[in-house]
Amino acid sequence: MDKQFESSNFIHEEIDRDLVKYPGLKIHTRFPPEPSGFFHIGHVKAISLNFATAEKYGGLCNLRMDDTNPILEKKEYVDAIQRDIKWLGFTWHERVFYASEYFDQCFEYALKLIDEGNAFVCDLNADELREYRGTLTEPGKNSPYRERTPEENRRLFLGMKDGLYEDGTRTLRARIDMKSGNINMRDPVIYRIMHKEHSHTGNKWVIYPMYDYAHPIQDAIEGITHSLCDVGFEDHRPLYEWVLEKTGYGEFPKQREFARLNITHTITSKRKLRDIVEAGKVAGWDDPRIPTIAGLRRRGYTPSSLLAFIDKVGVAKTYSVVDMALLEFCIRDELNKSACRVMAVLDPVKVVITNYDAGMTEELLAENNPEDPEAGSRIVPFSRELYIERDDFMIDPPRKFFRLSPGNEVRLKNAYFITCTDFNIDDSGSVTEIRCTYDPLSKGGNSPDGRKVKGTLHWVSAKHALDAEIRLYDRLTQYATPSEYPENSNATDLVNPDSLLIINDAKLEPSLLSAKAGDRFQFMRNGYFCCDPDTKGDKIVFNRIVPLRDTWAKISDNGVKND
RNA sequence: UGGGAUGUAGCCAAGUCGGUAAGGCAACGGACUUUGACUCCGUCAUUCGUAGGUUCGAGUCCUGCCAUCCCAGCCA
Repeated sequence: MDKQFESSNFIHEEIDRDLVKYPGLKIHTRFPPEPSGFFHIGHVKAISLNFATAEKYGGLCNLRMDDTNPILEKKEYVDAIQRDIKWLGFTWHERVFYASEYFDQCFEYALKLIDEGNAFVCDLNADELREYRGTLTEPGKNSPYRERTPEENRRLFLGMKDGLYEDGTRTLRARIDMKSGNINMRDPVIYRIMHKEHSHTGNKWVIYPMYDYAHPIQDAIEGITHSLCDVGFEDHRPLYEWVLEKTGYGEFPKQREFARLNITHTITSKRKLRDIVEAGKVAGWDDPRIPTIAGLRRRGYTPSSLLAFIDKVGVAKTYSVVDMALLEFCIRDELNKSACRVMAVLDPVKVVITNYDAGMTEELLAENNPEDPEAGSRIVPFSRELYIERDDFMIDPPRKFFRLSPGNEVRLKNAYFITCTDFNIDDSGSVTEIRCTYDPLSKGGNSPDGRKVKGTLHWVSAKHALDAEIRLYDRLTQYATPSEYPENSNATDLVNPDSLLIINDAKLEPSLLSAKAGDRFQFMRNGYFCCDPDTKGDKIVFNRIVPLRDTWAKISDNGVKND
């Protein structure tokens, strides 16, 4: 973690100034998720910013379950949240806070607001409240209950607390300014009546504080110095500061806002993701196509690659959509250094080495990772019948194709030079078998006479091959950004129908027999793959994390085939 | 005639007191290569939303304009 998030940003710069002004100030942040859903990549940015900022300044970050609304929060999410943060590598030192633990103080402060004429009990119902609030361009009107005396307000508020009134019949409102251009300041509701059991406080309360009122108080009580949230709360800052002022707090905590994370070709809206999952368009909250932390984890992304990504994106206030290519770069960059290379043929076609002994098997040495000598080497069996990638053979190749074709010689990685002498096709014209001869002197992949070949292919010995299911994932949505979404589309329409392609008959080299769920490899010339938890007994399943960069695909797509 | 925020390359994003546009991704050339991968080298903003102004000098200061995003939950 120490290397992560070294880069500075406008928030760190402000903290640096705060530190000059208040030497010895203990920087204290907080991460306040509402336990009402699963985390996605957007949360990683908030988690990273809050925890890494505290770490950078030698302070602490409080994990705080923001449970002020009992109808939304569920206990099961509390565990998922902790698991995800831990997986990312951050620690809250076993200090888990709950917003609900401050309900007593929130209540006391509400009494103080009432006594000082800064809050009143309002009998308007929801519809009336909306009417009185005004619109974006017209000011609101004062509630007819706005001038109640502190004594009456206190009596009524105590009555609310004691459960004397029905849900929705009364609220406690801050007494600020109905004419404010900022709608959040038009006497916002700070307490509502909800006869609902709370997952943490049980039946102790029937009134619950609103986020805007409770949050600054929680921050203040915990000694938070910097309360970082997304720009959606920028308009709420005056209210945050109003609450702190009226309850008697000073310059800290201070709320600062940063832009939320958006990525091309995927969806980071909590609501849209839920729609997609509930409609069964993906297999669940951990489907490797969706950018939930659980999904990314199952896809094969590492915590460090996610954090590296967040760091490269930076922190600013501008609305932005980051190119998915950057996320892919981060995982490739990491796995290039750490993943062992293995050979796997995804779309197999048989090759017969006609001058190779039918009963013979050779054990060839293969380097595990050219980027890491420490990774050592392994044995790969070679025999007369092999599989290669269907794409690696063409009957009538274009000029720049330097893989296998009739009469052409290529190298089999770690094995021999082979030359195609013949091939068979079926009625539909597709190749059923390729026949080659090999050069026995080229064992290991070099010819003693020094002749060169332009192509090197990966391969798997047919009789030693492992059968496997491979899941090829592609972008969740074909639309790069929300601005490209079709008019009136719902979330389920956005899912790319080709986002998952399942291959049932892939052939793997036998060393992969020992692969366990979560293990990551580079399937040479194909991409990075992660062993899926569905792998059980003799069923082997791999997920493609990301393909390798493919320059040839670009060249051939540009029409070289017609040369 | 509401309020708030933001505009620097295809995408992110640095740009301190005004001193002559960092870095990353992508893209494009080339070298290397037993992965068409990796690595390496090179190219990629006469211009900072726009129009004026101040100044020897403006992305940075001033004024006007334009564009985009957010806000009318008893959600967070």
